[in-house]
Amino acid sequence: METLDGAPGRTMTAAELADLLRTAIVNGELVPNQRLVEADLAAEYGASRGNVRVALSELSVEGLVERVQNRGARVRAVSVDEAVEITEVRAALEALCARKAAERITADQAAELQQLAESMKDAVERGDRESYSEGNQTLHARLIEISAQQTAAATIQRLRGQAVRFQFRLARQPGRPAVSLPQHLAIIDAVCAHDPDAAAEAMRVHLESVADVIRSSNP
Amino acid sequence: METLDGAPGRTMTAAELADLLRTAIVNGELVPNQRLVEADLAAEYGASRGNVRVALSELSVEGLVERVQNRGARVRAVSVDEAVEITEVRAALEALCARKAAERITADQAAELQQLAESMKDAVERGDRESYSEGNQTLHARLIEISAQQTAAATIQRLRGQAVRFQFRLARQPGRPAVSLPQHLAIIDAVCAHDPDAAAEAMRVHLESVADVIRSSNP
DNA sequence: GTTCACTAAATTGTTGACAATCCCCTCGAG
DNA sequence: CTCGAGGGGATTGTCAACAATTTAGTGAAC
Repeated sequence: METLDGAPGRTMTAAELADLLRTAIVNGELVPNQRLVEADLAAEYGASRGNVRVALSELSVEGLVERVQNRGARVRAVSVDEAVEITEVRAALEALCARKAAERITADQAAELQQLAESMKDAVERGDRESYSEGNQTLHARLIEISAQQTAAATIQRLRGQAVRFQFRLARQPGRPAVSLPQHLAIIDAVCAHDPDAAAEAMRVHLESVADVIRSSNP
Repeated sequence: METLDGAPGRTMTAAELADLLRTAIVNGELVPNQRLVEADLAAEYGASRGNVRVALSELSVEGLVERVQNRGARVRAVSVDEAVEITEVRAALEALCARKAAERITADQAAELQQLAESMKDAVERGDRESYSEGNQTLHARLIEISAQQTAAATIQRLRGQAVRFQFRLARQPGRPAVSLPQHLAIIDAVCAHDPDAAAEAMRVHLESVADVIRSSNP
């Protein structure tokens, strides 16, 4: 392997390396159970082995890689059961964010969300999967942003990184938008109506249904 | 400083060192904002500086220490706002666990919880703070255990480590048991009655009230 | 008296070499 | 043919020395 140094010239710091490996794992460039040999990574990314070591340790804490004593690191493969658990935790956390968002949302932000609702409705009517999926993502992201909950946001992001593989397969499932669109609209309605309890419950129900789909995707 | 090696003879591995530092921070032996000089730690614990480095990186990901480029690591000081956020996330997660516990609890486990309820009532009547606080902790721990949610459990534990300092000061607050005891009893009742929604809501209300106390503890 | 440049100490970041461990493969005995 | 012992190669774990950076303190110029 050649040293395909992303940052030109300079040697790579441990944090940068961790970022690169993280995105590589999340994007699926590094597949589950793939071995991560320290020397190889050091050569490939042009970093010292010590830094590779630190980066792998950090990713191990984040749950993206698995390390075993004297046997090296590999990309962690999350089971269906784990993916369900992760989605349920996300349900609880995003419900919290929806609750806070309902408390804090401004008129401008509400108008923006309602516009997004229209856009998602259109996408479903047109059968535009791509656009709908995009709207889905911005909705979740926007609600987390409005909630202004740093701790919850960080935790959600970490968990999402572990389960992207499952989210991914789910988005393209036929008939899924018909189920999830009403849920999304209910969330938007509750948040815009400044109804924290309803917003939290709607979000929780939505993500629990996602968890159900994942649960039944592998018996 | 002398090398007060906890594990005798053998040199300390990075994971062991991380564990030691974690408990030291959580127990308050290392106070917030205290500098963590790599060489000093290496000498004190009898580990190599490389391992100290890895351990600090891991603890940094866990949110217990703060690292800045070229300026070293220090014990992270969590603000009141952060402690409130952390408690709110815990509220969401423990509510999830309470919900799952209500779904899964067996008759034996229910009997055990009800016995714990009696014990906590007695403790409050006797004015036995210590015993009540202990019951409180075992209640939360037991519910998490019964819920069998690995992901949620791990996340809760990580967050608890960051906020122990606040939990701690709160336990000894006068008049607190009078407020929290009914909440605890409500949780136990709902879980034992196999009522997931009520259990989740009771737990959420309980920890939100804890968050309120923390919020008002520093204006 | 204040400000700026400069030096020196302390500390982190980085590297390469060395030791320990594990896995796989071969080989021989039963 | 199966099983266990042993060796070789690959990989991780450990260490100590070196380079780079930051911080604090000193002194001279204005």
